[in-house]
Amino acid sequence: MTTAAEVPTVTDTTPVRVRFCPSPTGTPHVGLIRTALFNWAYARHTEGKLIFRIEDTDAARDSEESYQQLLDAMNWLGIDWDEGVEVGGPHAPYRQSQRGEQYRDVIDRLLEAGHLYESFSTPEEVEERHRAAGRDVKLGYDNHDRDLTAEQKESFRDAGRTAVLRLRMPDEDITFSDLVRGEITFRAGSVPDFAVVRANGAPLYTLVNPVDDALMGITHVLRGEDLLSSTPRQVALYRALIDIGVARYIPLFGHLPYVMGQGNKKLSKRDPESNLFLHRERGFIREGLLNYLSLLGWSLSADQDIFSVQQLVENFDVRDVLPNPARFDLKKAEAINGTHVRLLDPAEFRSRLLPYLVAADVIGAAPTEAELRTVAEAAPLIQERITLLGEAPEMIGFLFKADDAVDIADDARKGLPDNAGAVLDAALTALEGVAAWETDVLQAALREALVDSMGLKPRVAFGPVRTAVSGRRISPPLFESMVILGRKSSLARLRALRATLG
RNA sequence: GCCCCCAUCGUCUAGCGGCCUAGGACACCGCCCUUUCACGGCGGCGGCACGGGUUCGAAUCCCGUUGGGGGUACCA
Repeated sequence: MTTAAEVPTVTDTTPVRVRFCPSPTGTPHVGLIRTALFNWAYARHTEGKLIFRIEDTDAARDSEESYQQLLDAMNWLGIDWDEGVEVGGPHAPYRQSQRGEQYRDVIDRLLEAGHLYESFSTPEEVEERHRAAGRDVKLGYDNHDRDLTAEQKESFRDAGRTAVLRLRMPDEDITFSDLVRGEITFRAGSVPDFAVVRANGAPLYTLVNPVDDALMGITHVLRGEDLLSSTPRQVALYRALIDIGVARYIPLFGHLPYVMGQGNKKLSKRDPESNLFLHRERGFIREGLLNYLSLLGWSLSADQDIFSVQQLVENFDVRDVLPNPARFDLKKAEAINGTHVRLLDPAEFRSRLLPYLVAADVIGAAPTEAELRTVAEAAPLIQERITLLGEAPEMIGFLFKADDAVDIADDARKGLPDNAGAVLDAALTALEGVAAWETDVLQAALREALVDSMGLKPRVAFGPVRTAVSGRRISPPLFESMVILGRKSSLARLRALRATLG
């Protein structure tokens, strides 16, 4: 058996090979994506390789739909990989459900070398033995079958019983240096021999994860903190793999902190905030979400929260990741997203808006020339006003409606001042006589008629006009909106609202 | 129970023994700008969990306590 002292490991000069290896169960979780992001950033920062592997060893829970969603998520965010599913590579296949042969071979060799042994004990029997000995039943497996004789095994088999395969844990402390937490030691005897192959012969995660990491030459295992306690088992397995020549070295481990939800709980898959696609549907842009996710456990500098993916790659080192859990703060995520929205090139912003306008039926799936022109005119008006792209339809939807289809929101109607009728009459009179339908001219005319002549505060003066034109209490800048709508539509809308008032 | 991890403003963080009467961001509260809402600007509120050490000196190092979290599967 290879002992701790002689185990080869990864050095600073070993070319980096990291991996992202999700199980395709459910919808992508932001915590999972943060893990993918950090692995990717580290690979790109070190000019190493990112391997994308799928751990679908649980047929009962895995789904093809989930796999497709994973691909969708990675593509949307621009997290690309060098080897793995879809793109292939020297260690294909990259879906564990297709790697049975590789595992069979490793299992045979491990068994032959004595690292694995057959265990016939059922969970009930283990528990019963603990109870009989006055020990806590939650102690787990008791290594009872370690030294079964050939005769004993034979009699179990004759009785029709099947065995799982367990790894013989070394009787010594297991220490490793975690990239984010420093040195961690698990006391000898605190980790029982664990199952690596089911009784039906199907290998478990406990085996295939380290085996694939070894086979694929992974140098840095960056994963969630929830897997920290399984690390001593993996280190032990790795030593066995080195012993039989399957692994060349033990990778470095880095356990990333949890992404928390409300209270002191890990952000659950049931929690809508954990759903990556829900954020996308609401209008997060990749730049904003990636920036925010990076901030969960890492920071660029003392006084700069806003940065690009490129800056992340240039500066990211997993050793700088904080070990303590971070709460997913939607408000801050949105604020950061808003900043990135404003940073978008105007033409880019405009095109990113289209899918949201289509989804909300503001424009057609195949937008007309006129619709696109209006979007182009309206986009600059809202780019600094929204934090999520999904806010756009509500904000500029009125520009795409027929004049007789403008709905007046309840709060807008309630907010109309008592003299709204008089205000609209005056506005109509002023606007009908306007020479040019331009922002400055409209503003001057309305200000003269309503503010100067009637002595109204700008707020009450323009409010009714705003409501008539947009149907909303809050809207993009009024005069600019009226210019986009044009003289005919604007006046028609003013008359329409006027007609509904006494 | 046992094993392991974590601990700076409400939240995310800077801090890696003296630059800290602890800096930034989000949130919140004022004020300014202003055609609404935003954006932007200015200001305010607010934190080193506790107790021992080590040291001339501790948010920073060590130990303990407390409080959180995870694991203890023929799930991953």
